[in-house]
Amino acid sequence: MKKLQQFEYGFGMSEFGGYLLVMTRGKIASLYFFTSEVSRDEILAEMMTRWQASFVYSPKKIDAIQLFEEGKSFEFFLSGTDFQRKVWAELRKVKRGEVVSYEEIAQRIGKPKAVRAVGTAIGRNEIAFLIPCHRVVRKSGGLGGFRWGLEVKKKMLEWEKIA
DNA sequence: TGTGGATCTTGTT
DNA sequence: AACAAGATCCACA
Repeated sequence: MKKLQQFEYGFGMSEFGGYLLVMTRGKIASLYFFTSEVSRDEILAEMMTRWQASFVYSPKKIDAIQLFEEGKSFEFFLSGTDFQRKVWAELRKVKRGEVVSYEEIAQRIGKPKAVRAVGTAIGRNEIAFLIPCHRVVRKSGGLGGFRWGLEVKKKMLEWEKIA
């Protein structure tokens, strides 16, 4: 009998819209955003299929965590392929106020031609904002895509004064 | 502005 | 093992 790891979750409100935060053993496992387009219950269901775990609703604990303050750092609970881990590690080097292209990330991990794959790997990032997937845009200047809706991506970038 | 090819990783069958 | 689907990019009409 294998015991399932316990995950705690709760909801919150931010500059960019409502969010779902998920933690396990003090580490952040997921941070999803919901909007008028995608409901709270939908992303909760999505999260629960993503992780093989047992879930406990812990609003107080989750509420107490200040996510967006400058200079905060958290530990992350990550699980993914080697390729994905490389992409996410590279993402974390992109600082607040900077933007890079998908191609740039591909080059930095030494796979200059895997641009498309980089895009999908970024999309699989579980921890929005803290692992700054919103700072990657199209080389052409277009916004590119965003798992939680382009509105949220736009708000994040504006908030960081990049426009 | 739109369409199609090149390219790579992943999940599914 | 084969295939389709991506948060891309480039060329060319």
